[in-house]
This record gives sequence, structure tokens and C-alpha cells, in this order.
Amino acid sequence: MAKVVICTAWPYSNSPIHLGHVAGSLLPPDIFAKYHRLKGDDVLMVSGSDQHGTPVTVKAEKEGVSPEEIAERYHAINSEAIRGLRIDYSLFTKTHTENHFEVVHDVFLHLLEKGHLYKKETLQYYCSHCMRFLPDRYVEGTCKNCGNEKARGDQCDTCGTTFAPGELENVRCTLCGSVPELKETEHYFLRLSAFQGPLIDYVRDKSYWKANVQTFTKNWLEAGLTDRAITRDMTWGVSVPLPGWDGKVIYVWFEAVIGYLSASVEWAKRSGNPDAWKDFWMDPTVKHYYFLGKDNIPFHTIIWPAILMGYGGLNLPYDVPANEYLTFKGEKLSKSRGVSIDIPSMLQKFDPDIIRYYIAAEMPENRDSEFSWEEFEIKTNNELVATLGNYYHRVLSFTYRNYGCVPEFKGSADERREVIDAIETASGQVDEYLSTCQFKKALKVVMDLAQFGNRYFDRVAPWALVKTDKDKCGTVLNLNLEIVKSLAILSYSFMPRSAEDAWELLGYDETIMKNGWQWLGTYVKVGQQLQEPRPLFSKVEVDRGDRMFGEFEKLDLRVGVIDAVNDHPNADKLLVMDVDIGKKIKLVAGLKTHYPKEKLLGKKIVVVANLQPAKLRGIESQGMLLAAESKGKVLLMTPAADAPAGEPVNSGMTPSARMLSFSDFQKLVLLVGQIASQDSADVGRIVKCKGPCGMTSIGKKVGVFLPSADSADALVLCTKGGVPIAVDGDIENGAPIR
RNA sequence: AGCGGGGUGGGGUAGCCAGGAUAUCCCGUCGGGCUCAUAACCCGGAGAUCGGUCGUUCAAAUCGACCCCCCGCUACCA
Repeated sequence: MAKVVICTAWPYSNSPIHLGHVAGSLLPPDIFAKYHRLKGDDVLMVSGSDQHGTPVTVKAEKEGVSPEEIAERYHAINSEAIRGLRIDYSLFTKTHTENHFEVVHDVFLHLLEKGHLYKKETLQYYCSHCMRFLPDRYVEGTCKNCGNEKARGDQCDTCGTTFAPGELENVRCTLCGSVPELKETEHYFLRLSAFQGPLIDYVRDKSYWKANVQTFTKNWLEAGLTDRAITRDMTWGVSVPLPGWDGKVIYVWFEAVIGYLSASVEWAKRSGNPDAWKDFWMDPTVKHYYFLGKDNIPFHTIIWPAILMGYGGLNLPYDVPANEYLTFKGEKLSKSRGVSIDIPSMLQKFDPDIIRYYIAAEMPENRDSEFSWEEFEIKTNNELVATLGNYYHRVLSFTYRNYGCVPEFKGSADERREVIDAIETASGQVDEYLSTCQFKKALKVVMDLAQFGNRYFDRVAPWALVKTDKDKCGTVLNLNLEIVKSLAILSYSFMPRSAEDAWELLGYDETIMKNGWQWLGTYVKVGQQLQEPRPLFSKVEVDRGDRMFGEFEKLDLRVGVIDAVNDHPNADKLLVMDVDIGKKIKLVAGLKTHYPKEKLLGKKIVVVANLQPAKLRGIESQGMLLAAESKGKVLLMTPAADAPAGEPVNSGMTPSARMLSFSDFQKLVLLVGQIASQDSADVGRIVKCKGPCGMTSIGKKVGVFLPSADSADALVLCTKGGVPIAVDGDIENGAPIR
């Protein structure tokens, strides 16, 4: 029996966890942990909510509540969601605890004593308007390297350059927009540069790490390590355990990783043996695994090992199987970007095993993988329900009905060997794949065994044998039950709920976990009473009907009237217009070469009212007008002449009030469609149409929305009153609108 | 245009790092079987010059060079 420590990245407690967390840092470690527990290993799996840090304070400021309230709220929500997913931590705690403070203080003082920390005066941005020092993400400016104007205080997300204070140009405070000044402040630094050599030695024998993890780490080490500040001018966080350091806290990146250790200590205290954690952290033979998303790699392969080395006597990470991203509609799932499918609401609709199955089957182990509701439905219904679920059910229900218990095996050794061989081969592979964190492959093997079961069941046809040769029938059912039993054990790590249910239906008094993997080596007991079977999985249906045009609601379109038109002082093709959309806004548009100014004045147009303002050549555009474009031709989309300014163009739906980024807008498919009949339109091909396309509209060219580029359905753009939005002239069907 | 990620039968994917014999799996499609099972299961067929060209090699989806195209972020696209 080996000891294993499994650590998983700590989710920020400023929002509910989403599918990206499950795919990246929740499900893989749980599968791994369940596997080790089945094998009889002693697993310590810890994590918790990362409650400090700027994201929490940002959210708190937005809502006007204390950071603590936010931190606690989402800790509760996320703990519940994690339980709901059947993810079994030894302890899922949080960072805002007395225990965590103690452990962090201990580590801090140890490092200080050993000379790994030092004090230094630095320059920090201070906003005199907001009366505070600004964290890096509150500072925006121009990157001197690539010219990106939205670089953050500490680094440029575009080109990856990192900045020392003062290196960023054109700085401004993102809270109030004023120009912050640099002010002296004193901070502690971690002497990371001193660990360069030891870290290179540490990484040397890690050839078993995933390629992406090795590359990333190597690049960091080759670039050379620089010392990093580990304190901040803030009040929400872990205090600095020294006199005179009020108003400063320990920086979250330094403090959060120590959570792995503090959570282990807390777990030990709660278990009644306060020293129990030492068996896991001080015995060098115990392997430590860290599961996280790729954005977290350097913290776990460089910084955390450095802290551990500095502290001394504690185990370093053995493996860091970082995953890539799960994407949705091609974008990274991320709460900060609003692309998110959160777990609490998913759990209300779906069985956790179904979510776990899908994520495990599509896990972004080596490259980003795409989540889609369609695939979710297909994989669930055709693989999980139809292959595994159906096999469980046909074997159990047939046997139950005809025998009521496990029938006796009266066949030859050869007959048995065929089935046992298949099981042994499968379990050998699952064992190998799971022990090396190759979860997708392991799951595939399990599903292949289920398919083997289906084939076998078909071939031996017990429904025929039961009428002619009951002994023989019992024999083959006995073997099928053997497969069912094995499937329950092998699938347990992935789908614990259904595995336990199947186990119960097989009539076992003891749990799977009782003997774990060793159950594979014992035959099902002849005569064991079966429970009345029920299907173990249900099909899912994703409601496409209502959702179909859901994306359209992202757009807040309004009728606008052009009040004034002027040349852009600083651009050849741009015009600056004042537009009335119920309120006055300024638009910058590239219409100069397509429309004469006088023709635009007073014209009615359609405006995207909730687009994030953007500066175009120095002048801010507070929206965007819709126009069809094809082969260099640009034609405005125009509402009916009597539509008042500000009238919503909502096609009978409820638009969202939130701002839309330009890239999100670009993902929406708006095309020119010619109304072909009462319920269809020609966009280069015929699509089914929803919206007002009565007889009088046939032949007209209007704007339509498509849920996706290849969709067979479309929604006609129209005002609240039901009048379609027409193209200002003739243009080919299917021309894009932007 | 800069940076990053990709192009594999109708759609979605595996394989690529460590090159080899009929290129995987799911859906769809065509035909058949079975009727125990959640219209599920099983068998068989059709359908791919693995984006293109050149090269390395006995052997290339896999390695190298160049090109084309797509997506994300960025930008005088709004």
C-alpha cells in the first residue's frame, strides 16, 4: 500500500466553477484518486477555495459587499458543486482560515530566517484619486515591446513581455481612468534567482512529464529567474507576520500554493492525528501529483518547488499533468470573459456521471478540445446510455427475470477463458493508463469492454438458450455477469454513481471500495440474489428549440437616426456621426467611400447599442451600425420609415443588457436573406425562417440571424412592431452583415 | 500585418512528439441480422490521394522546407 498526495489547483471563490475547471483540475485528479483508492493506496487529496486575491475584491466592490462575503458565498456554492460531481477530496477547505494563516506565516518566517526573502523599496503605481496603491490588473498602458495598448501593469498578455514598474507607457488607472503616479513602497521579495541551479537539477529527471509542461518549464528556466515580490499593498489577504507591516498582505500567488500544505495540515488536525500530514509530506517515497490547467504550470513547476526547497524537508512535485483548455464555440471557457457553463446549474439538469463521462471522453489532455451541447447529447445517448447502460441493463434484467440470482457456471475452462481473457486484458490496460494519467485511453478501454459484452451477449443469445438449455444459458449469463461486475469496477473511477448502482443490482452486500481492484480476481458468487434491475442511465435531451436563437439575445439592436455627419480628422475612410438611438451617441464608421455625407444625414439605420466602445483612430465609437457588405459594396440596413429612434430591433426576443465585445459580435452570423416564402428565405441556400415574412414581404431582401453559419434555420431581424429590416439597395443573397 | 492553435471519408474526432503492413472511434448513410434490452444491440457495405508541393527514408498522416486555407488574440475592419 503506497501513499499518494494529489493536489488540485484552487478555484477562485469569486464565481461558480464551470466546465473548464472540471476538465482541467477537478475531474482528472478525482479519477486518479479513485483509482488509487481502489488499488488500496492511501490517498491524500486536498484543495480548497482561493479566497484572497484581486478577483474577489473586484467582485466585492462591484456588489458593494465585503470580500469575505463573496469569498464565503462562492466557497459554499463550489463546495456543494464539487460534492454534487462526486469528487471526493480528503479535504476541500479554503484559504481564509486561521490554520492557513499559521502555515503561511510559518513558511514565510522560515524562508526569511534562511535568507530566501529580502526587503526592498520599490516603485508602485498609486492612484491619488482612488487613494490606493494599484494592483497590476488595475493598471493599463501601452506595451513598449509590441505596442498593445491594453497591457497590464505587470505584463503584456499579447506578447508576454513583463514589466518593471515604470516601464509601461501611457499608464492609467482602470478604476477611475486617471493617471497614477509611482510611489515608493517596501516589499518582501522571494530570492527566486537563487533557485535557478537547484531547479534545473530538479527538472532534469522529469522526462516523464507531459511535453507541454516540460517545454513551458524549460523556457522559463532558460529565460532566467527573477526575484518576485511576495507582498502587496492591500488589506484583503494573509497578513505579514512582522511588526509594522499593517496594510500589506502576502501576495496571493505565494500564499495560495502554500494551501496544499496548509490543507494537509488541517486534514491531519481534523483526523485526530495532527502529525498525520508528515507521513505524506516528509517521506521521500511518497509521490505528489498536481493537477491544473496550462496557465498554472510555472507556479507548480518553478515557484512552488522553489518555496518547498527553501523551506526544506518537504516533498517536491513528482508529476504535474497539466491539461489544455476546454473550449466552447472555439473560445476558452472563462468566467472573466463570460463564456461559461457553470456546474451548479448543470447539476440541476444532469446526472453527475453523465457530465463526468462526457468530460472524461473529451478531456483536453494534449490539445484544446471543444465542448458542444450537440456532442454532449450524442456522446451520452449513443455511447454511455446505448453501449454501457444498455449492456448493464440487458444482462441484469434478463438474468433477474429468469434466474433471480447468479446462475451456476457449468461450462468448460475454454469457455470461461475467452471472457476472463477479455476482462484481464482490459483491466491490465485500464490499470496501466490510469496509473500514468492517460484518462481518455483508459475510458476507451472500459467502453470497448462494454462493447465486447454486447457482442458476446448477442453471440451466445441467452434468450434462445433459455428455452432449450437452461444450464448452458445459466453458464453464459454467469460469464456476462462477470463482465458486468468488471465494468462496474473499471468504470468506478470515472462514473462512481452508476458503478455503485450496478454493484448493488448485482446483489453485493459489501461496497466496491471494500475490496476494490481485488474484486476483479474473484468470481461472482453463484446463488447471490440479484436486485430488481432498473436502467442506470437516462438519455439526455438538450433543448435546442428555445436555445436555437439564444445567441441573438446577446445583441441589443436599436433603430437610430443620424443627426450629424463629419469627417474623421485623422482617417481617410472614417466618418464620425451623431446618432439618436433614444439617447445620443457618437459612431465612427468606415462609410466615407460608400455613402455621401448628405445622403446619410437624417437616415434611419440599425445600431448595435451594447457593443463595447472602442477608439478608432483616436475617436471613441459608442456603437456600430449594421451594413451588408459584398465585393466591396456596402449597403446600410434600414428599418421602416416610421420606426422611431430607439425602437428595439429584437425580433420579439429579450436582448441582454450586458456589453458585447467586438470579437463576440463577430461570432454572430448575420446575413442578407431574400424572403422566399412565408417561412423560408434564400441566403445563398434556402433556410427555414422564423419571423414576420408574410406574403407582402416575399422577394424582399432583409437581414437574418443564423445560430451558426451552416444552420438550416434563420431568424428575420425586425423591430419590436414586427417590421423587417431591409437592405438599402440590391445585394447578393447571403452577403454578410456587419 | 504580428503572436498563438489548427487543416484526417458528409459532420465531429483518434493517431503525429519516439516514421512501418487493411488510418481509429462517434454520428449520418446503404444493406442485413436479432428481438433479451432505454427504437437499443450485432454484422456487413459505400465513402479519405490524411490542405498542397518538394525533400529525407527501404518506408511519411507521422520528420524537414516552402506555400495555401481556417480559427483565436492584436491592429485605421465598426
